[in-house]
Amino acid sequence: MIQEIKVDAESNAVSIAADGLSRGHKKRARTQQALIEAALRIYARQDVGSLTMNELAEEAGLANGTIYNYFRSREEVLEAVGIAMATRLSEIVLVLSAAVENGAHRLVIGLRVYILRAYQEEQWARAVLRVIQLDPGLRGALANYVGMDLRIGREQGLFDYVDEGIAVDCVCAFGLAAMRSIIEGRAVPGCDVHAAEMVLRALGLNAAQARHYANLPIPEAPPTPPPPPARPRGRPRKVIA
Amino acid sequence: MIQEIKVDAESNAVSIAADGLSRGHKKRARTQQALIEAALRIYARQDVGSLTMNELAEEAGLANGTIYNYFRSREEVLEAVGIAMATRLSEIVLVLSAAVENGAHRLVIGLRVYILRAYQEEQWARAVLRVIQLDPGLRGALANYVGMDLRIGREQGLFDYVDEGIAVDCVCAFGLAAMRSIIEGRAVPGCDVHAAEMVLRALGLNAAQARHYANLPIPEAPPTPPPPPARPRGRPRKVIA
Amino acid sequence: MIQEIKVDAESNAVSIAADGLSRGHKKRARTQQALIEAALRIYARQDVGSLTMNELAEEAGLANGTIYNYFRSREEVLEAVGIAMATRLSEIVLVLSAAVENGAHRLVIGLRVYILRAYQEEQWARAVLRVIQLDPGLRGALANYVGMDLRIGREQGLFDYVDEGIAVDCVCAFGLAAMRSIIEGRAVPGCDVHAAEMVLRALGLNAAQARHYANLPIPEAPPTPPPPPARPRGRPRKVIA
Amino acid sequence: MIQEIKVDAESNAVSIAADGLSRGHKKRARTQQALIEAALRIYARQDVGSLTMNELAEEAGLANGTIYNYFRSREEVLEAVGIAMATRLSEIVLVLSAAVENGAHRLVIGLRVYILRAYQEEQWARAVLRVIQLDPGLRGALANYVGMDLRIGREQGLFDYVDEGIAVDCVCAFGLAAMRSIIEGRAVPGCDVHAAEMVLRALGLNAAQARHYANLPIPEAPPTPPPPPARPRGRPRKVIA
DNA sequence: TATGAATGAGTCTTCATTCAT
DNA sequence: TATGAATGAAGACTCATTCAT
Repeated sequence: MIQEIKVDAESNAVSIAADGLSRGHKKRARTQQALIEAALRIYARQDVGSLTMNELAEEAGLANGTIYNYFRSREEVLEAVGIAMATRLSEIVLVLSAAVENGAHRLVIGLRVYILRAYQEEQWARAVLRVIQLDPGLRGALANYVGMDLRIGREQGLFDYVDEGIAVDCVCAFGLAAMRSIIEGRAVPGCDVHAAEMVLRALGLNAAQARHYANLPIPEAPPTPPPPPARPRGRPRKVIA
Repeated sequence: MIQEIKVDAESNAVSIAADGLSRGHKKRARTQQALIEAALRIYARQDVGSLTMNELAEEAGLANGTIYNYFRSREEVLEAVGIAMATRLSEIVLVLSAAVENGAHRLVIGLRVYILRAYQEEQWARAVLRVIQLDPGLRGALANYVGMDLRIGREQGLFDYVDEGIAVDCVCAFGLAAMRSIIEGRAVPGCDVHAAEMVLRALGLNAAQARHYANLPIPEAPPTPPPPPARPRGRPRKVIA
Repeated sequence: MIQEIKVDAESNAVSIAADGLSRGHKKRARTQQALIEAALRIYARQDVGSLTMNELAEEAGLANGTIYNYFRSREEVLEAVGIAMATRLSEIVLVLSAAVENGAHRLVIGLRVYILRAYQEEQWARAVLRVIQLDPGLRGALANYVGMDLRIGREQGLFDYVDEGIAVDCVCAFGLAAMRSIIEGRAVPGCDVHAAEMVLRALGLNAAQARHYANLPIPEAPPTPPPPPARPRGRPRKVIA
Repeated sequence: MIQEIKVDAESNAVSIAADGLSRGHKKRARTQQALIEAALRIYARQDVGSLTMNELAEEAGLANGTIYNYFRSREEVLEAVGIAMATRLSEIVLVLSAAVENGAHRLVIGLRVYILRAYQEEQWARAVLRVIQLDPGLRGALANYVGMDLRIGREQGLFDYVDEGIAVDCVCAFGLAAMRSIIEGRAVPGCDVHAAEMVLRALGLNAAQARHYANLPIPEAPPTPPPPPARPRGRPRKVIA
């Protein structure tokens, strides 16, 4: 129903598959991409349910009718946005922790990168928190990557948990809670480290180990072009939730 | 603006204050109560944002106009439901852990009672998960009780956390995640104990202590009449989100 | 459809005919009267079309259902109020100018009494201006009395007009315009005299005569009990028009 | 908020500014114009307060939702109609009396033109009488023009009035009353001349002067295409008040 | 393909009226 | 008769979707 979507790991941007297509098709892909980006910017400031097609059109700089050249319905837009977000979510961490072998370290990297990103891109974080509540697919994608790191750590004898499902929930819940506290301005500096430390302890590491891993430096990110500068086009809007 | 709402600790049901009122007033209280209950049933199966006044009226077996004899607007219905839920939420645990002094034990009771309740009253749990997203009051009430237990445990030398705010957020988020796993059928038996154990470890207890407290029996609840049997009146409805 | 209504010239109040009725019936008449008075107070502050039965009930200190023991419908309430107003309007002046023979003097008395009354009872004046726009019966009643004075003056050789209808319109329009200017705070002191002077000139009197009659003192009113003290019961309300 | 509205002095019709706009914009202007015309037709037969958006849509031959592409609210429709009317009102007389220097003559032209117009365009007259009650802007516009003529006449030593405010109010009210008498069928032929005569006398002219000016011929209007034939589309509707 | 005017089903809210107590 | 809860028809307004240009 929706065209294949893939993430460009370098540009850190989700883009519609456009390989081997003519110029016209590339433009088509670019416009569809612009619509998704616009939707993400809107999700960053409003309740998901309150996104309207007119808003989306204005944010994307298009006429409302144009959207229907790219998506058959509002439903389909939301679906596409969910997929885009899930893919992007995963890729961010995969890149950073690619060279790290230690499961605890990998987990800490993922956790802290997300949490810290909430400082830099509050808009993005808001969107994630909103969408993740009601898109099981997005939750599943996140759980997948967390589960992978958990299994690595367990096989290395680092983690001690009874049920992987609960453990995944624990990691995700702690991470999202930290992100939310940042967005809402309640967070103390270093909250990413604190959260990571608590997670490691919950997974069975002792206090010293947990502190050690939680404080390891985050590896240098590969040179990433700056994320699209969440440009606030149009007039400001009421934020509902 | 909204009439006083209180929880009957025995019946475990939220009820509008109706002491010493005439017959007419009792009827009024009963109808308002019916509206709140109907709203809770609806929240249990749909996104909160998608509740319509017509739905609510039908679910409560009333005409749409009648709602406006009790609430001035849709907004006010949501508010009232949030208050009712927050009150009920708090009371459940307050009653159970009233006699318990140990902070870790108190926390475990709270956590496990909520999680287990998701098994018994799936409808209620769904409503909690939905409403808590957008009612800061409800979130605040929950955080209050958790924070209280954390401080008790810390003064008793049981807990070791850096920042109370982030700790509270993480515990709440994890508890809610566990409830969600139950609703979605992903939970393993005993997940309440596992979750409690992980939380205690996250808060600084060693493995043995954590296991000990997590497995303590939950004190006997005072004899509670069974909650109103979340009867799914009317025909099933489309779940939007 | 509506019971006979008559004006008590002494009390200056409209009252439902209640002669020779039992106690119960007198109470009935009193309540109906209270409803009409309440409606008049409401008309004084709002557009006629926006009067609601609940408002009327509250203003009268009754329950909404009670109104239907006295009037069959909203329509009927409005009709009764129109009649009450028309009757009261006429009576005020009839009393004052009863002993005056000169047509110009009679006309001046009527005109100035109404205009001056707008100073003392702004509420009443607002109601008159609102109701007179859309109740032809009220307009007709007013025109009757004005026409009477015009004919008197003409037979005395005072007035010189071509068509009585236009002359009546002129008198009424000037009077109502003056009342409106008072209510809206645009009036200068003595505007009642100015208006009367212009009317007399329009009717054919020369400048000196017009000034003379316009400045005659208004005869002492018979001792009138103070009008019902436009008590602002309930909370203040938005004035629409 | 509302697009600029201007009067085409030749066609004597109010039209939305549409100079140099693309085809799409012209259509937009045409629809907005159609809505205002439809509103005027409705005002001609009903109380202003009782205009409903559904009625307006039907009268204009559009769907109800379409109205909201042109006006943000019912309120704004009324406002737009008021502006359109005020502009049209002023222009009619401005054109006719542009070349006349004498204040009394100017006033007579204005008064008589309005009154006579009530014969030709009963619909329009009804709308004026209804709208002028609740649109202070329209009242103000009318008062402005009358006041101008009064000042001209006074400086020429023609008029003798004490207070301009009350004089303006009286003239306007009388003019409107004359229009109403025509609509209601109470008017005698030549009532426009009679009314003008009375107004001039009220303003201080002696009988001979007043008669002279009131009977001056009204200057030839520039060739005006007949106004859109106030076609009463749809079925007649209940008049509420 | 892009546009944006038009559509109309659906939502919230008001309020005259009914009726059981 | 008085009460006020309940009713439901109607009105303002929103917004996803269609379609002529």
